[in-house]
Amino acid sequence: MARALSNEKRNTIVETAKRLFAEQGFAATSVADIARVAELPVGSIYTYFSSKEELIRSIVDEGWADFRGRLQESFATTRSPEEIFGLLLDTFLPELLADLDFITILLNEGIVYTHIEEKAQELSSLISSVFAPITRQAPSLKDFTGTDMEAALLVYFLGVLGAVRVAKAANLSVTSSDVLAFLRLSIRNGLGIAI
Amino acid sequence: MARALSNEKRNTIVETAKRLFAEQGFAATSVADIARVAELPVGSIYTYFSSKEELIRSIVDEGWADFRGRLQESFATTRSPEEIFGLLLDTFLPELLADLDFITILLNEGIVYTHIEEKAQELSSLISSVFAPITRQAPSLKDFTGTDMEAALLVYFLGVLGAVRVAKAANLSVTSSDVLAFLRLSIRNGLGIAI
Amino acid sequence: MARALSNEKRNTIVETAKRLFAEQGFAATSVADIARVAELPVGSIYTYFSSKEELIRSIVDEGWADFRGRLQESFATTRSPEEIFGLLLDTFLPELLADLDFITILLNEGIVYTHIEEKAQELSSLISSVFAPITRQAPSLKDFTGTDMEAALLVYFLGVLGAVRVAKAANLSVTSSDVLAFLRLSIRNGLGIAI
Amino acid sequence: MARALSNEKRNTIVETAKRLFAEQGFAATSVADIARVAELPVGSIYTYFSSKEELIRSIVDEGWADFRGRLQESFATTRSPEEIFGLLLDTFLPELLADLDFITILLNEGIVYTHIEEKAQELSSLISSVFAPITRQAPSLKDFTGTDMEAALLVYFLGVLGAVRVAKAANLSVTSSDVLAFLRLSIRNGLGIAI
DNA sequence: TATGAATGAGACTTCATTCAT
DNA sequence: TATGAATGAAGTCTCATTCAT
Repeated sequence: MARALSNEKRNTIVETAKRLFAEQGFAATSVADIARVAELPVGSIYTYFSSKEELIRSIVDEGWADFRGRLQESFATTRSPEEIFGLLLDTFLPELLADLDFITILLNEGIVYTHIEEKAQELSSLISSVFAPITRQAPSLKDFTGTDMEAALLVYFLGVLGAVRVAKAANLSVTSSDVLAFLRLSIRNGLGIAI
Repeated sequence: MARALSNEKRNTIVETAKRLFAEQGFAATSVADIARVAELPVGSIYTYFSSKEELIRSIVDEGWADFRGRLQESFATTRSPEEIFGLLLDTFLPELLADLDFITILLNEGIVYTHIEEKAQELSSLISSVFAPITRQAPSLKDFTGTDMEAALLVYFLGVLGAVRVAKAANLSVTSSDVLAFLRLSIRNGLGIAI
Repeated sequence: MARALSNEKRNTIVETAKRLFAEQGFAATSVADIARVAELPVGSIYTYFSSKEELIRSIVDEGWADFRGRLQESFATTRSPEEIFGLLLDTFLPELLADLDFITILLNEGIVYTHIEEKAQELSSLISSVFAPITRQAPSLKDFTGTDMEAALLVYFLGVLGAVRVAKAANLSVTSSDVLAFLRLSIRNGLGIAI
Repeated sequence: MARALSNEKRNTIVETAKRLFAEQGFAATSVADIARVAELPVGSIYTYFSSKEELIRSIVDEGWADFRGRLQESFATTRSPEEIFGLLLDTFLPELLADLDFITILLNEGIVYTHIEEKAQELSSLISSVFAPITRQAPSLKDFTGTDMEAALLVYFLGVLGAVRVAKAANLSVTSSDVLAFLRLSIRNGLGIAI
């Protein structure tokens, strides 16, 4: 009978908080900041989230669920290395890079406020399971051990995200297209996969 | 003598603050925290630094100066690609990775509290000037444009730092040796440089 | 029919609020607390009471009216000292002590939120008028002045209530039966009334 | 070298808080209230007490230590029933009643914020040990069991405190002298002790 | 009428910085 | 110079009450 919780309001809060947390950091962003930018009264934030910490946790958890969902979807419906890398480069990474604020928060604040180690493990095993067959086919990777592969994935994944993030934050001339182009070249040359 | 004591105290403050800023973030670390952990009175902090912000700026600036100094030194006294990469892999990066707290602060807080864009530009041009001759010699890099190279450097540099950082924070099995080993392999295979 | 339902709800609110106010205090109990425990929506509370303060005032006033009603009833229909004290000890006090929450609220919050001084005056004159004839008959009370009597009534009345309350709150071995037994003895020995 | 903690300031805080907690209740008294009345900045309260709760606990614990100290002192240096009751009536109770705020807080808030049950047990055994020999001597008490005695002590103790408290709060004509006078009479008549 | 989301004043507490000692 | 108590602005969160639904 009373007003229903507004999904629109909740979204506004999440989006505003995500932006401010990414720009200024979690601790440096006050709930009042979020309320002011979102043009909502402070109390409303607490109608939708029981605490500032629950807010960041929701942002990270929901972003992560979305991220993992896309990844699993990609891997579930495709087969050949060409297709997998094509999806990664043309769909998955562009979408991920479009939500750079989520990445920034995950990397900067995730360690303290969320279980980033679980997420890293999860990601690692998910990717490994997909890449294992590929790496066995690529003759250029014969020298790489399993640990090398893990390290490689981490370096490329975090490198790409970090590069785009810093380029944007520091206003460098490098764009996310450039980074993806480099990645494409690396895969083509390093793994001999035609994409 | 009084001077020597002062330097020791200043060092204690810097090291303590660096650790705490890296672990908890700048905003979440209070000056009282630093004083308590450093076993110094709060007032002493203000004898050496005029504000909390000056403290983080000093940490970042001094760390950066040290970092750039090592880099320039490496490049000034060496010539061949093999030597350059050898130095990078055997001396420079291990030393840098040993001071992970500095990196963490630079990447997490640098954007807000220091001029990270200047540093990125500086690093970019410095590295480019060194790598330009190398890339011209490497036949495998003939497809790479200048922008690709910039992107590549960013990806590898931030990828290596990020990988080591996340591996440590998330308690992954990957170590910084693994990451450097992967990097060695990449350089060997990708650039055809024997190291 | 709607009326019956209303009374039931109103009762639930009053009983729940009385318990919580007694346990936690008025200021420490939120309207939302009451609603949650009573399993009613917050809005319902305001259908029956215009404010939180009106709620406590209603509790105290209605409890007091009930209390005074029982007292007057006892005194109106009985005569001899034996009968009066019998009623007090066997009916009135046991009933009063069964509603300890009311007493707790009256003593703890009554001073601020209700006119406890009026109630005290009222009680004092009511009791005095009943006890006056008795004390004139008891030879052992010949040394007691009117003021002594007032003090005596206060001490015994508040002493009994306080003892039962503290015994319960502090989980002492003394029970309300013990307290009443002591009171019976005191009256028997002190006033020479056979009960 | 820096300013020393001021006992005077701490006292002001304690006395102010004690008064306000007694008058309005703990929950209804804000730290800002205390600061305003004490004419101190809010922050200063937290220089001396780590929280509002620690403040009330300090008040209760220190008041209780003082109270118990006086009681033990009285009992340690005296012997005869006459002396004991004399001390109680002429020194101990008047001093206790002079600090009515402490009593009010102990009874109203002690249950939630301090371990009142421990204090009650402590008091009970302390008093019992003193009164045991007395009651054995008083022929008028031959009908009283140990439990009756415990109940009696509670009733008289809480009755006296409650009477004085309500009399003051409700502005009754009964004074604390009257209450003590009644108590003197009761002891004289009931126990046959000449005081 | 019944509901519970909405609101913003005000609660407790922290903290960077100052300055008396 | 060295110290840490002093300060009050600002932070997070609660809550009585209202009112759209």
